[in-house]
Amino acid sequence: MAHSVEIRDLNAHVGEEVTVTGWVETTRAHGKVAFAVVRDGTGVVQGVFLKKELDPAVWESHGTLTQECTVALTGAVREEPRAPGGFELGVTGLELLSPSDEYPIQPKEHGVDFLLDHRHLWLRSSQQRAGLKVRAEISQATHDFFYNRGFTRIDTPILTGSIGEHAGTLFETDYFGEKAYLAQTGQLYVETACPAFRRVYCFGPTFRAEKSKTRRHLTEFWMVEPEVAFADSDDNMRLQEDYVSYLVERALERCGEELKVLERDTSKLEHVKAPFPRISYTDAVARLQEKGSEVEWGQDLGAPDEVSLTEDYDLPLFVYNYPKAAKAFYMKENPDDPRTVLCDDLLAPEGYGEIIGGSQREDDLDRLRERIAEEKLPEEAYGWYLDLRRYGSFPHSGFGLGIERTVAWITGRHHIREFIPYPRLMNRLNP
RNA sequence: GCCUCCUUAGCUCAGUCGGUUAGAGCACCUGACUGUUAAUCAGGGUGUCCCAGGUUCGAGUCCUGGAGGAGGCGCCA
Repeated sequence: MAHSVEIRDLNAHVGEEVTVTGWVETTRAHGKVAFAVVRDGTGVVQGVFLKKELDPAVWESHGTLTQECTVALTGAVREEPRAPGGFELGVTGLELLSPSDEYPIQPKEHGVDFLLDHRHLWLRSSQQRAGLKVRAEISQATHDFFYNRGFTRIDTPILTGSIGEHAGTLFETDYFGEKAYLAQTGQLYVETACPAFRRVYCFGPTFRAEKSKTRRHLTEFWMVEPEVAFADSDDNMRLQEDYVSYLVERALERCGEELKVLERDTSKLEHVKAPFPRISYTDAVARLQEKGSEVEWGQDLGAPDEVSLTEDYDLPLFVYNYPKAAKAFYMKENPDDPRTVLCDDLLAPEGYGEIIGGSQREDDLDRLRERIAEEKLPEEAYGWYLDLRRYGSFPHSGFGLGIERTVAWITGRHHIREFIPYPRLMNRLNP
């Protein structure tokens, strides 16, 4: 019995007879020679069946292989430039471990609805594997970046009794007779950990009951939310550009194969390095008006406005200090222009839109209470959040980065639904 | 919530002016072929034309209502 190896390690076994276990992607037969491409989760390898060299039972068994059946394939490893992956097996033995009949997903175009209905199988497809691999790398890079900068990871609750930013977009559930909500942000909790650890971040799923039907929205998405004590809005933007630059660098360094599978033009990523350009909201409105937009000072920028602004740059663009009315209650008023708050959005290039929203937080108790009242939010739900301003308040800043949007931009793909294993959309809860 | 479009074979789609028996490719099965890369060639059958009404001699096609889906806007990350 040949020894079992993983496909990614085949280069260390050239000339040996080995066994690979995995799933058959495709087969091709040509009379006296036949092929089977097997995926084992670490790579793909082609097995070559030669009629004149094989036990007739093994030769016949090639005909029983179907798409996605499970096999143990034994053969001699050799280098072969024509083979996908660069190596192939000269097959000597084949064991069918489990059959697979009428696999629904074919190597051709399918509709989105069909693919999402079969998401549990779609995950096996090469571009989906590549996209989720990049997501996993970005996720790991996030932990590495913040760990290396002395941040402490704080896991914030998903079930909460208090409201996040906007009462209208919460998923409500029953909690032993009380109302509970799925967290739409970890920020308020992560802020409370600042006096304990100074630099903290959370990274987990967040939930928004927004009836949004766009390529940029999920009802369940993963967000990275750092928070730093004694950091102002300017420090905050510097952290953001360092972090995003690091994510791009890691993807280029470690996901070259995946980006190739996804047909990403990586030349558009190679120069993405800090510092990123910055424009104030007020200047952005003036520029948009010059370009013919009908936006007026005080309105939030729409998606077409954001795209229009980023067209002038090949780097992510900060737009900072938005009008107070367009932003959340916890953002700190700008002392130089009280109509605005100390905040920033980071807009990704190539039309991908907002990947970060950040701000310096309001650290003055009375002003924060005023803002809660103005927004008609229930103050009693924020008691513990207000305590943070009662017991040793301090300037602090933070931001939230949407992982799926960031991965969609880095991979250059159209829709963020491909970058979470099981996307939750307005009208999709299964599988 | 608003705007636009779509729904025909397992999948992706075509179907003319409303016309008599509903079309293709892929998938699947059979055969040929010693280097394929979504192989190629020959043969094989598959339909609740999304649902319910209506108009008509006749509806996949036109009308009304409903359901499901896609793209965009708003909102946001």
